[in-house]
Parts: sequence; C-alpha cells; structure tokens
Amino acid sequence: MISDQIRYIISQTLQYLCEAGGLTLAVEAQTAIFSVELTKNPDHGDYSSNVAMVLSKLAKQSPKQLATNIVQHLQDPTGAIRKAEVAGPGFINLTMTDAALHEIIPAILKAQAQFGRHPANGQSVLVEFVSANPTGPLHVGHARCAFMGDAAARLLSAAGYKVTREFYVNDVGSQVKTLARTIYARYQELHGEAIQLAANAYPGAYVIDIARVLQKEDGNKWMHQPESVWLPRCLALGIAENLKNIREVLGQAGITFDNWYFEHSLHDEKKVSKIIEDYRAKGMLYEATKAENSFDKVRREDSKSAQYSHQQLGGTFLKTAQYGDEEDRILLKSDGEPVYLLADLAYHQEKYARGFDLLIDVFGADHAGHVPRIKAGMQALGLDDTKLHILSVQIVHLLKEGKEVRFSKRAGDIYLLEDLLAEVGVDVARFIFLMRSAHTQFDFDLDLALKQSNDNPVFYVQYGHARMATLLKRALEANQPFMGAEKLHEIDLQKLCLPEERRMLMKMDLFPEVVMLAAKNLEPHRVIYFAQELISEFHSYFSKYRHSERIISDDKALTQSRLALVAALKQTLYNALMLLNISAPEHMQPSGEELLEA
RNA sequence: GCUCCCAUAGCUCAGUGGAUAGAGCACUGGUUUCCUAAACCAGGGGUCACAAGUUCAAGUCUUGUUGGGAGCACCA
Repeated sequence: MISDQIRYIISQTLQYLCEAGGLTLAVEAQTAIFSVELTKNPDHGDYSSNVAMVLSKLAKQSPKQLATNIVQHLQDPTGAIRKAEVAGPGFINLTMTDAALHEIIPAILKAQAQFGRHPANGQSVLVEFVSANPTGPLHVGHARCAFMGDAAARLLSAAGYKVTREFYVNDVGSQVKTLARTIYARYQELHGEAIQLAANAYPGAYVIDIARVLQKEDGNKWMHQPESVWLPRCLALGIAENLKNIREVLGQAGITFDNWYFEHSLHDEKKVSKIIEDYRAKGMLYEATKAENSFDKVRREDSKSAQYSHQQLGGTFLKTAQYGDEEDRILLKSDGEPVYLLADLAYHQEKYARGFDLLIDVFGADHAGHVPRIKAGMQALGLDDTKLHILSVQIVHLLKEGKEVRFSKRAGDIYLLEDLLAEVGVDVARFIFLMRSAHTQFDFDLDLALKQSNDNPVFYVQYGHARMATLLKRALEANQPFMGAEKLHEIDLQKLCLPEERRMLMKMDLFPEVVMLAAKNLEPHRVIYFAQELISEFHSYFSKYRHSERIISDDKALTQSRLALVAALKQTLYNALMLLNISAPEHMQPSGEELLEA
C-alpha cells in the first residue's frame, strides 16, 4: 500500500533527523500514531500527513518547523515522492510520481480475486447469527441480522480469519411446546374436530401444513391420546419442518451455515448441569425467593415483571450484578427447571471451550438487554469477555405505501423474508440492508426499492461493472484485445497520467485497508461506499473524456494502458461485490420501461 | 424510573480528532452523429439537537440536557 510506503518514509526520516542531531524525540514518538491519508482536495497533493502536528510537542518544535524539517530531509531512496510541501497549520502534503501509482495495476491483476483479501492470520472466529426460534418461517425482521451476520463472516474471512458460521436452535422450552400444541390442534381439525386455538397459539397457516405432514405420515394414530404421548412427535416434527423452511429461505438469500447447534444437545450432554457446578464451585450462586442485588430497581406496575410476578417463585440465582448486570439472574426455578438464560450461558461456555480466538454474536435490538447477562455470566466463569463481541443490530422499519409494515409472528399480516426476496430480488435486499451501519435504525422503503429500481444504488454499481466488461469486449472487437496480466510488462503504463486516472489508482490501492477496517468494525457498509465512490469516479471520467481521451483509440499503446486500468478497476469492483455476495454482471438487461419503449 | 442505541441538507443516510462537512433520492436547468443516458455536468439547499469541557485542532472524545427508538417476566 502506498500509504504504508509513505509512513515508512516518514519514520525513516524521523530516525534520520534524530541521528543527525537536528531533532530530539522521546521514545514514545517512535510508536506515535500519525495519519497518512488521501487528500480530499487535489490542491493538497495526493496524500497528506499530520505527523508534524502530532509530534510537535514531543519534538519541542512548532508544527510548521518540524514539518519543514521533515520535508527538507525526506528519506526516499526509491524516489516515489515527486513533491513534498508544508501547508496550513503543519500538514505535509505529498505528491507521488506516476510510476509509484502505476505499481498498483500489476499488483491487482496478479492477485486477481485475492486482491483485498489478507493472508491467514492463524486466528479462528465463530459467528453466530439469525438463530431464529424454530417456531415459524423467517420474516423480514430477521433479514437484517441474517445479511449482517453473513457479511461479517465474509469480511472476517477476507481479513484472514478462519470463520465458522453457526445457527443456534432454541428447540427447548415453552415456545416450541406451544408450537407442538398448535400443530396438534390443527391435526385434530384436519380430522374433523372443532377446535379453539389457545390464546398463545401460533395462528399462521404454515402450522396447518405441518399438521398435514403429520396426518400424511402417521394417519390418525395420535387422535384421542394424552398430550404426553403425542407431544414429543409434534415437537420434533414442527422443529424439523420449520428448520427445513428456514434453511431453504436462507439458501435463497445466499446464506449458509457450517453448524446448526441444538439447545437440546447442551442438556443431553450435561453441559447445563455442569455450568451450574462450575458456578457453585466459584461461589457465584445462592438460593432466594427473589434477586438480592437489584439496586432497588423500580418496577412499574404495568411492567411485564409485575404482570408475571405470580410465576416468579424464586430459585437459584447467579451473581451477575457483580459484573455490571442490572441485577442477579435466576438460573434454576424453584422446581429445579433451568431457564433459557442458563442454557445460553452453557452454550457460550461451550463456544469458549471450542477454542475460538474470537466469538461474535449478531443480536437483534430486542435482545440487547440480554448482552450484559451473557457477558457477566462469562466473567463469572473467569473467561475473557473481550473475546466476545456482540453486534447489536437495530430495528428496520419497513415502509409500504407510506405505512409501516408489521411483521410479528403473532400478527395476521406476516411479511416473510421469502416474499421480500421474491419481490425486490436478493441483490437489492442484500445491498440495502448492508449499506447502513448496524447501530442505526433505518427505513426500508419497499415502494422505492421496487418502483424506482432504475435509480437503485445496486444497479448503479452493477452497471459500472458491466460497462467495464463491455469496454474489454469492444477492444476485442476493435482488434485491440487487452494483452492481459501476463504481458503487462509490455504495456507502457506511463501513458496513464490524467488526474482522474491517478486518482482512481490511489483509490483502488485503499481497497485492502477498507476490507480490513470493515472486518474489524463489522461494518460492511464501508465496502459498499467504497464501491460506489470508485464507480462514480469511473463514470465521471468516462463521460468527461468520451470525446477526447477515449479508452479505445488509434494509439495502440495508450489503449493498452487504459485497458489495463479498466481491467484493474473491474477486478477491484468485482472483488468488492463478491465480498458481500452481490452479483457482478457482465452486461445489464435493459429495464422493463426501456423494453416497453422499444 | 433504569440500561443500551440514535440525533448531520426537504427525505434516507455516509463521515478512521485535521484544511472549505459529503452521497443518493427529491427539486431546477443542461449533456446522445460517438466505448451502454441504468450515465454525466451545473445549481439551490446545513445553527452537524442544545450546553459546558478536553485539545494546537471537535460533526467526531467526556459530561449534562432535550427529543426519537429498543429493552427492563422465573418467555425464548
């Protein structure tokens, strides 16, 4: 990377100045962080550094003085820097030689799909995401977490991590039992009995489909039997059928998992009882009728806690309040039954035990309150909670015809993820969900995504890729095919010297860093913005010079150098889109409206 | 009442402590004998919610205030 090269040159210069006696710097200056970044304003050269302003105090020189010193003694044996000057309050503005910028092209064309990817760092990471309850189909509320988790996994892989993707299946507890009872009610209905669905039953029609499967496979063998007889069968079938559907829809969205981790296996393998023993051994448990450390928390009369207070009979509590949680949490009810949290803690303990270097949970905003409990629970085990990163994905408001669409499972108007994908397409859905950072809520306007699909940002980027593909094809037709990466040494890249061309080279050079930052911060939108900016510069360049400096011209040497630039741009854009699993078409289909006009 | 997230253009949102705060959409006006007009160019639009603090430098960091959202059952 060029900025790394500049950083090195500056470090060498500082060292030189210290040795030559012109400068006294404290030790910490050697590790001081200074920036080297692309300038926003071309008047400021190509790159700019704040090194003099950051180090001015330590060096006991004014920023301008130090900057001048550095500029005058720049240690640049390779001659990559053409011009260096001091500006403003003490910035050092640098202009690179064209040759230094041209090195990016062979680097990209040689690396191909690997450009932007980082070598394996020997670290492993587990990304757990979606983990929707297997009580029904995925709805659009799950979409953002699904795409965000998938993108996080892809980015971390590109950053050099060995990534495992996991879906945690909550197949234990009252919700799946409710599902089983609903299936049974529908099953009775199919056998001609009049039924009344329980108030908490799942009203969706998909339950009837599951009941049909039950009827088809088992006939009437469960009719007029006590619950204890049919419940296990209904439960297992319901979970299996729902998971089948979930897996299928995720597949449509281009999302796959390495592991499906079942909650019941934690119970079967005694991991739930073991974590209780671990906590007890550490003296983290106590028996009580209510949490002792609640910091005099005020519970409102209309709170759910008050509403369900008759169920809260006490039991075994974990001292999570010691580790920043609002209050201690119950793990075992008075009858000794584990609560959901306990299994989840056992699950996270299990994740640690599997030896990952990094653990990532992608949670919806409605689970945000769960975070401090898990973190506290891990700390109470003596585990390093800095290894555990919980990405809290904020809620999305889906707008249709100006109104917000609700998508709760209990409401009648379920908006399924499946339907969203069918309506707007996977690429559009993915792009729109990933173009916003996870911690802001945003509005997904369906009408806009559909009606104005011609102005859709995803098409803008894809069109850019297609345009470059067409250019390479046109060159072939014009009998000037791009010679390719192997014969790059025969191409005179010195011909590339337009300011826009230099700018695009510098921009592409940033791609690996963009990928790394996006991975480290779990911010896929950085890659999308990068792609948009890069393609925007290309469209602009393409239009500006369409009458003068054409890419394919009679000057064969110039044509080859520009085709090399286009090939590098295309590769970079392709890699950016592939990184997020968005398709990069070789040509764009005309839109429906254009077809109508023609 | 408490915890977490957010507040930047008419709308939806970017913005690694750095120079004159950006993009898309919307609006106004231009650009096609030509490598894809799904494109480009120009224009109008801003008290970066408010206040104090830290810093050579704050949209960015700290604290407080206001406003919006999510959550605060032994449901999962």
